[in-house]
Amino acid sequence: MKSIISKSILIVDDDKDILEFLSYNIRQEGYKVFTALNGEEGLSLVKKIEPSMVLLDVMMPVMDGIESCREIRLMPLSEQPIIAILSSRSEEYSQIAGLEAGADDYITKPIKPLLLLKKIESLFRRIEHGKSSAIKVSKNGINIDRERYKASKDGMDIYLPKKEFELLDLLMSKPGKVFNRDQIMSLIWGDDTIVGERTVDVHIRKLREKIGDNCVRTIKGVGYTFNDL
Amino acid sequence: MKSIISKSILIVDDDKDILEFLSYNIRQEGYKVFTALNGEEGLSLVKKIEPSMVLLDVMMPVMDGIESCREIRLMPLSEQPIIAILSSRSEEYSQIAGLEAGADDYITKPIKPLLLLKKIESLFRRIEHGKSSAIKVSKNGINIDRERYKASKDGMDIYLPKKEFELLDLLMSKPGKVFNRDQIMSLIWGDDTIVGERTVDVHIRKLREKIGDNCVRTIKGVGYTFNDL
DNA sequence: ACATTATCTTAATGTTACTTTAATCTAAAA
DNA sequence: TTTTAGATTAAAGTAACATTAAGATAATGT
Repeated sequence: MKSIISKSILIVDDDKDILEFLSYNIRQEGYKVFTALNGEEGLSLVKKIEPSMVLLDVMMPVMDGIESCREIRLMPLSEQPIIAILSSRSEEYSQIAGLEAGADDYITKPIKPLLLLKKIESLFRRIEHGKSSAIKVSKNGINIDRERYKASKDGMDIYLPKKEFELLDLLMSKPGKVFNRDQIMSLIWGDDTIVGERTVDVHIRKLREKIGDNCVRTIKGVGYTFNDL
Repeated sequence: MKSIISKSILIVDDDKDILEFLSYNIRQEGYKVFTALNGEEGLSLVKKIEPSMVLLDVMMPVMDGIESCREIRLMPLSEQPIIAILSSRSEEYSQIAGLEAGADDYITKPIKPLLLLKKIESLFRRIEHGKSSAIKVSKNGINIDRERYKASKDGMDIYLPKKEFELLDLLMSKPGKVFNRDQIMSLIWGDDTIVGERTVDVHIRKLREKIGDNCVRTIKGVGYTFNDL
């Protein structure tokens, strides 16, 4: 399963302690590790070594992580690296900003080594297969964050209740695909719980109320679909 | 209705009891059953036997169900199997993740034999019916997308009501073939619903209005056909 | 443990879009 | 010409969804 050629990871953070801590742990796993102390230094290293993955701290002097991420995405590399943003819980906003700047995922500080390594691994898998992350961005300005049960529209956070969130998540899992009532019921309520016919409608309505009417389209006699415009 | 050649189903689960329980029940129904104890073993079996359906448990050592599903979808098989994910209620999220990874459905544990068999059957029907790929292309610049209940003419999207869509879908299923009224009625309205003589005509007209007159040709005294030019 | 709030579900009613009917018109074949 | 099969149209019928409010349930805070 593991590739023979060890993948290279570039870590960019202005805190030397964190840098060393991360380097040590990641190197242990057999990855080739490079480090940089700020965004600019990071950029030139990316150009030089073309790493498979870049871990970018948000708060940095000279050039912050978001900006660096954006720059990297504009580089004419043979292959774009996987980018993960490092940020503390208090900087939640930066995560979405990061994603919009082209990051693949984010990692919250304080960083637990085991969790980090699992995340790195899963990121390599996920991205290699061109598949989704915990955070998803649609073309309607709507993103969802499964870890937080939260959606956001045009940068504004919307905290959705469980059922509404699951509904949105489901519809967004295949934008354009029409899900019929049975499928929705079966996927969100389960096969054994029996709820009335109108329950789905009501939840759709609540969703539309919050994320806007034009996001979910009704196909009469068939079901609902997420408008991918 | 049932095919002579029994369809093969591969079950992948790390719990031997569940494996046996499922095998027994499914085998009873006349399906050919294969089993694997983890994702990797499952993958190699898929490659070898090319089953019609794969039931994948989410929680498994070595390689979980979602990951396995993703891998299967990347395989260059002569025909992709139907994939259903098995998960317990507590792992709700994996269901949607599964869909994104390319699964067709999921089944919740604890598994009730009758429900399972009904689901397997309906899956075979659903997928087989909608098979020959969800997207079809004709030579008239018209394509239909069953997953989205949408047709398009020369790149322009046309959203058709249910009956009209089904009618178009039917005619396009064998371009050039002439369907007579009885066939159309029986295939789209069903044998039990009785509707008047002119109903089909009206729907044909609405269709022509939307996709253009030259697409559906009338064969007087016989029926209608899709013009394959 | 209680009160409070939020979320979920139901049910009754309103609305709309789709479906069907039926009456009339047109064109091709006998 | 007469007959037959289909085209056309508008209006009536119906099924499916939207909306609302209110009651049930679950989650949360005090």
